[in-house]
Amino acid sequence: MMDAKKMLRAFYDRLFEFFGPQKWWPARSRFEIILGAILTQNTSWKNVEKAIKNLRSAGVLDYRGLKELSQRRLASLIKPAGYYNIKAERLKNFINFLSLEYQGNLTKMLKEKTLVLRQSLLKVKGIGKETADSIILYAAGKPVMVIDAYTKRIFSRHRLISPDSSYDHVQELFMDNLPKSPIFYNEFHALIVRLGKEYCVKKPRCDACPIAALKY
DNA sequence: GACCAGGCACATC
DNA sequence: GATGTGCATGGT
Repeated sequence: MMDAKKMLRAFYDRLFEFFGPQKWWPARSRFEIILGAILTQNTSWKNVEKAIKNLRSAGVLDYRGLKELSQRRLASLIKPAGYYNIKAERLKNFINFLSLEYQGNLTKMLKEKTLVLRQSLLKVKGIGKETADSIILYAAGKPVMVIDAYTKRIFSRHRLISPDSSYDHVQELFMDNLPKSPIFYNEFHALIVRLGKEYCVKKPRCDACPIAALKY
């Protein structure tokens, strides 16, 4: 096998060539990106869209709106996204964190140094590594690679990582071998999700997969 | 009706 | 540190 740098580069180039730029994250504001990151935990994006739409219709798609909203009412609005009781609690946990640490000022929060922000977010109950990294990359625009189920599935099927590799291990593979650019990580992760959704689901379509014939 | 989807916390070993 | 379980809706 080629070295990791060339392999990852070939992978990325092929995906970009095939799918083109993805223009991520699909949201209208940085605040909405964060809500989406929590709501999409182990959940299809289609269902998250319905939940976001409900929040928008209710006029609570901002810090103030969610802060005023009762957890009970919040849970009923996000029902389509599944796990609605737990997710309502997680959203409230984040709102409380933003309130206590940054007086509700999102811009202030996102200006933190990457590692400081990551450590802080990981202390919020309901925000794990992937959600924290999604917020840091897509809302704050800082260079962190997001590792999700698609990333692990695709790269383990190609025998480039072990199926039970840890989050940290896979993240290091990417970040130690690619330019530390938020624009690049943004596009790569979005392309991986696109490939995962369309070709590398649990019943894969390897015959038509754009990287099936890729040499690396 | 089974299976799956852009995780996470918690219990247990 | 690794492994197992609950959380829940909507689409295939």
